[in-house]
Amino acid sequence: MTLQPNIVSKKSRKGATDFSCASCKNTNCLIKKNLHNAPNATFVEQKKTLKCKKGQQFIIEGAPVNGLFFILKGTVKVFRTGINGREQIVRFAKEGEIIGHRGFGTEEYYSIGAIALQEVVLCYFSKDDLQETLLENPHFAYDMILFYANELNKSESKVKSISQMTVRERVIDTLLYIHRKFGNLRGFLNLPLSRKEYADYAGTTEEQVIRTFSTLKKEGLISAEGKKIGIANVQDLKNEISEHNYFLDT
Amino acid sequence: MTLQPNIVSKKSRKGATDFSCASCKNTNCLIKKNLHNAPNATFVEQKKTLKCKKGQQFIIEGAPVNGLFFILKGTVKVFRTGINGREQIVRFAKEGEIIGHRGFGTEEYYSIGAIALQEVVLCYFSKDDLQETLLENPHFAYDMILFYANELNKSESKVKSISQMTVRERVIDTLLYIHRKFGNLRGFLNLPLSRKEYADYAGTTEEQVIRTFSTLKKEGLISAEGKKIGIANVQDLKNEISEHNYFLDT
DNA sequence: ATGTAAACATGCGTTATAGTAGTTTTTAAT
DNA sequence: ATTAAAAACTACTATAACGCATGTTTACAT
Repeated sequence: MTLQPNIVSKKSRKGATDFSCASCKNTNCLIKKNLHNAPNATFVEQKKTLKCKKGQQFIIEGAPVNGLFFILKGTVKVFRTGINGREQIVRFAKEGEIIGHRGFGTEEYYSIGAIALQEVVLCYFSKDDLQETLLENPHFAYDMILFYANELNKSESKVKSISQMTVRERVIDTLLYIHRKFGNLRGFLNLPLSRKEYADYAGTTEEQVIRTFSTLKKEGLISAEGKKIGIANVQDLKNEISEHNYFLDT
Repeated sequence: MTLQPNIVSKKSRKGATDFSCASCKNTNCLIKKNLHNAPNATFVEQKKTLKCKKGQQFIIEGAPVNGLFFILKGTVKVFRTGINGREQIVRFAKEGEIIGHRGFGTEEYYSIGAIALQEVVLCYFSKDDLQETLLENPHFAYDMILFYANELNKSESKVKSISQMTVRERVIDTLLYIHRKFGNLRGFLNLPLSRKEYADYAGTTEEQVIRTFSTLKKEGLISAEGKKIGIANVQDLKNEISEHNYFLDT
C-alpha cells in the first residue's frame, strides 16, 4: 500500500542501470559510509530499489511503518497534513538523505507523507533488517544517533523560527534554505517550487508569499519570473535575519 | 563553567543518600534499562551526581557540550533564548529524562539552557564515556535511536501546533501537556508555572495567556487561583483541539 | 505584621497576518 | 497555434494577536 512505486531491482542487474550500494556515489549516505566493506553484505543485498515519477507519493501519512527510504537520486517533498487539511512541508530532501525515519521509533504509522518532486530513485530497507543491522553494527547505530540529534536540532530551530520570526523573515529564511540546499542553476534557485509550497514550508499563506516576493523584487533583493526565483545577493538576505540562526536548518 | 552545581558524589557513600544506579527507581531511565546488570559497571561508576536548588541553571546556552544529564529527581525547564531575548521553553522534564542530548550530535555548544524548577538531583555522564558505552552496547544505542526518533516526532508536532493553532488552542494544548505529564495534586496541576512560562511554552505573550485563562475561567473550563490551575474536565479541553494531534507531544 | 517586588489582570489602540474576490499571466496539453 | 487550467498577482476587508499603560492582587522577606 505504501509501495505503489515500481520495484526496480533487488540487486543490480547486468545491462540495467546499477543501483547497488557498491556503485553508489552518495558518500554522505549512512549505509554507504558504514557498511560498504562490512561483512553484512546480506543487508545491502536485501534492499529494494524503487523508482517514482514526478508527483508520485511513496509514503502516505498514517500508513504503517515498514521501513526506511534512502534517496539515491532526485528530490522529495516531505510534508504532513495539519489543521483543516492545510499542508505543512517538513523539509525538502535530496540524494543521500533518509526518509521515513520519523516513524522509526515507537510510532506504528508514518507521521509524514513524501512525494517525488522529480524522477526519484529510492533505496528501501525494511525495519527488521535495519534493526538487526543496527544491533550488529554499533558504529552505524552511533552515526544514526548523531543523525537524529542533528535532525532534532534543526527541527527545534524551526520551532523557534516559526514562533518568533515575521512572515517576511520566514520567507527569506525559506529562500536561503532552498539556496543553501539546492544551489543555483543559471542564476535561479535550482528547485522550482510554487508559491504555495514556499508558504507551506514557511508556515504562512500563498498570498503572503506572493506579497513578500513582490516587495523583495521592488527592493531588488530577488528576481522572480514565475517559478524561476533568483537571489541577487545572498548576503543581503542573510543580513535581514542575521540575528536569528538562519544557518542551522539545512 | 556549566558545572556550578555542587558535585555530591562520584559513587554512593554509606550513610549519605544513595544516588547509585543500582538503587535508582527510575525504570524508564535508558541507562538503568540497558546497563544495570551489564559488565560495564565502570561506566555507571564514572557518573557524577549533582544537586541543584530551585532556580539554579545547570546548562548554559552556548557553553561547550561536555556530556549528558539524566534527571534523578525533580523537574527542569529547558529553554532557548530567541529573538530579542525572548525565552522559548522547549519542554519541561522530570525524573528519568535526558537533558542536553540536543547538543550530542555534531554541535559543539549547547543550544538550550536548563534550569531547576524545584530541588533537582542530576546524573552526569561525559560525552566520551557515553560514546564508548554506546559503541560497546548496541542495545543501548538502539534505545537511544528510538528515543531520538520520538523526540523528533514531538518536536515536529510542535512545529505544526505553533504554525497552525490559534493562541487559545496553543494555551489549551499547553495545559493538557502539563496535565498529561505532571498530573494533578488536590485538583490542581502538579506543576506551578507563571503565566509567562505558559506563554513561553505556547509561543505567545504573557498577556494572551492571562486573557485566555480569564475566558476559560468564565467558560468553566478551568479554575485558576494564582498559580494553582485546575482543569475541570480534561475531555472538554481535549475536544477543543480534537482535530489536532494533541496526544503526540508528551 | 508590614512593606516591596513580583505576578496577575484588563482595556485599548496598533499592527501583522489572513481571507476573499477578481484579474492577469504562465504553463502545458491538444 | 490555440485553448484550458493552473499559478501568480493585486486590492480590499476582516481579525487575531500584540504591546502598552495602568491598576490590583499575591507572595515572600524582614
